[in-house]
Amino acid sequence: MRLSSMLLPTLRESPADAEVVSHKLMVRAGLIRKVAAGIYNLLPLGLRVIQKVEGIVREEMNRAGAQEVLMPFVLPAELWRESGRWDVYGKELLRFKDRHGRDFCLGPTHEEGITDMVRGEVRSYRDLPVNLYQIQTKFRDEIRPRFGLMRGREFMMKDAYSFHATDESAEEEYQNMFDTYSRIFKRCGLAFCAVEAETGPIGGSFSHEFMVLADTGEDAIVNCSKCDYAANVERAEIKGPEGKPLRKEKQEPLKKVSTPGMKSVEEVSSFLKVEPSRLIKTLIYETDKGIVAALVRGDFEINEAKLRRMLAVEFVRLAEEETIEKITGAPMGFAGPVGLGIEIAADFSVKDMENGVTGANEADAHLTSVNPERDFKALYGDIRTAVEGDPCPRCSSPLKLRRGIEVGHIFKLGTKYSESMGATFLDEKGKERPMIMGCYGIGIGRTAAAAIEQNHDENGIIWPIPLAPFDCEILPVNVNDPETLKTAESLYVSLGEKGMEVLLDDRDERAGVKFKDADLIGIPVRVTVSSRTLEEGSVEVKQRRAADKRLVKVGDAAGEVERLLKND
RNA sequence: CGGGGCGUGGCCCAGUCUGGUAGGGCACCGCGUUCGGGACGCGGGGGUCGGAGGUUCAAAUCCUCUCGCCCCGACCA
Repeated sequence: MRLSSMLLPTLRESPADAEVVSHKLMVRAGLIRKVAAGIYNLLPLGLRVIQKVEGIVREEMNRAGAQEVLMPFVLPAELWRESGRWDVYGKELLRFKDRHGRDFCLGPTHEEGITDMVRGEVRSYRDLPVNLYQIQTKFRDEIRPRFGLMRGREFMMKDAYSFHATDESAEEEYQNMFDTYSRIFKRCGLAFCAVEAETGPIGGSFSHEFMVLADTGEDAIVNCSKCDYAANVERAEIKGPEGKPLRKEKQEPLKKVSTPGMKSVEEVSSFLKVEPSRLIKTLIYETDKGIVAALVRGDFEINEAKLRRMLAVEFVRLAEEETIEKITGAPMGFAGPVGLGIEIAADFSVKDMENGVTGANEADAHLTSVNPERDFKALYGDIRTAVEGDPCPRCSSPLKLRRGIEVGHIFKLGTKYSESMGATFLDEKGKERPMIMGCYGIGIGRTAAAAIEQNHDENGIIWPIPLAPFDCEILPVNVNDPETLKTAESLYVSLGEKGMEVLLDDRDERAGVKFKDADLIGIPVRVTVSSRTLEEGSVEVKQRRAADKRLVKVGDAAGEVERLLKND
């Protein structure tokens, strides 16, 4: 490709609305342009990168035995009503009506679509298992899109769905996808780790997220400092205390103190001059089985997913202000477990607390010297979010906290969709059973963005070779020098003949401009051609990620470039 | 949805407080010089100052409404 004829608008300055490096560089290097919040044009260079990611994903999925299909982007509401998600998916599902007034939505994920496809075609255990995938545009009307391609509303996703006759088969495929994903992200040149994860609104029984490690990541993950345990903080288990609680302090009598206007943990702890870890935070939740109170030590956070599991309910959400006032008899901010007439779920962290502080269920008052068991009864469980230093659930070594970008997510779904949508098959005995499903997603654009987060310097992008839009760039320093141009052109041909994707910067620009642009767009290998080195029959070869350049005879240049690309 | 901020030529921004007929840098076009790390000179094109309404002799600037974008939060009482 000749740069002179390419739409490659590079920018000297970062756009004002970009926050993270990958977003800034993607715009500056002419890969993307914003059309609306969370919605982007992919320019030629950007599309090439996306296609590289797609290529790797496609190859590995095919190798793993999955088959590519393509479902529509626009889906009828009936499918979503069947699965029950039309009502629960929320505003992220962009809904609209066609000219006849029928309800449709833009697909944010395709469990419904694929289940519908498969139930119509697959009848027998002999047709199972099957794994179908697509690489397609998705739309999720995110509350707050940000960071360029990292969290867009419209984005490219590879989503795969597998159908099985048995649990064992489903788990085998889960492992197969786990291995496939590991290969994909490794081939993309990314440092990543797989962590245990929450299943969220997709549902299902267990899942792993593939996280590219980066400080700018939106997700927090923990991993064990000793063993190989790793999990999303939302998921990470925290073991409860064993045996009888330790009693170190003398239990003081319950006391009511005045705390005018002090609602938050910070306010109460600084007002009463006690550590936040001595407070018991009381949150009132509504669930499908009624209203409950959830307790956690003041310096920890309630984890709603864990709470939902512990209570064995469909949903939990914080109660409205009105409900809180009705239940506690006090304005928001003064709830406490003592004398509260509802079910109380408490985190293990509360169990051993002594002489703690809670709201008094009365305006502007708190209770001190609150002691669990003596002053209130609760059910205990692990319902808080893990923090740095918590013990590993496997080996008890301290957990480390890190940040990551979720680029892939695999789920074992079970029969959630096949049951609600009637995707059944006949087993060997002629008995009708729901298919067991798994689903497996990769964010294509996000993977490209994550690659930049991990591979850049102050001058621009440093593409891992497998994702680079071109393998090599030829940079004739002065295209008005006939000898320089001639050599560049002949190298362009010979590198191309070796099967490399070559970018020739044949623009009549000053050298500095070309060098700056070359660094910005980050092609892995650069060949600089100039009259200066041609005098001795050489050109200069440089890797984008390395500082050193070397002079190579013109005749050896193509081989040298090939060698660098292979050995990197 | 709540809080904050920003909308001025393709991009980055000044001008707004204190109203007086729109400006710089980059990019773009022409000519010349220059030519291995974002050159220089001269000349040039391009702006409903996000939109609507209002105040005023006069509005980018003040007032009202509205749209868009960005950041923080949106569950921790």
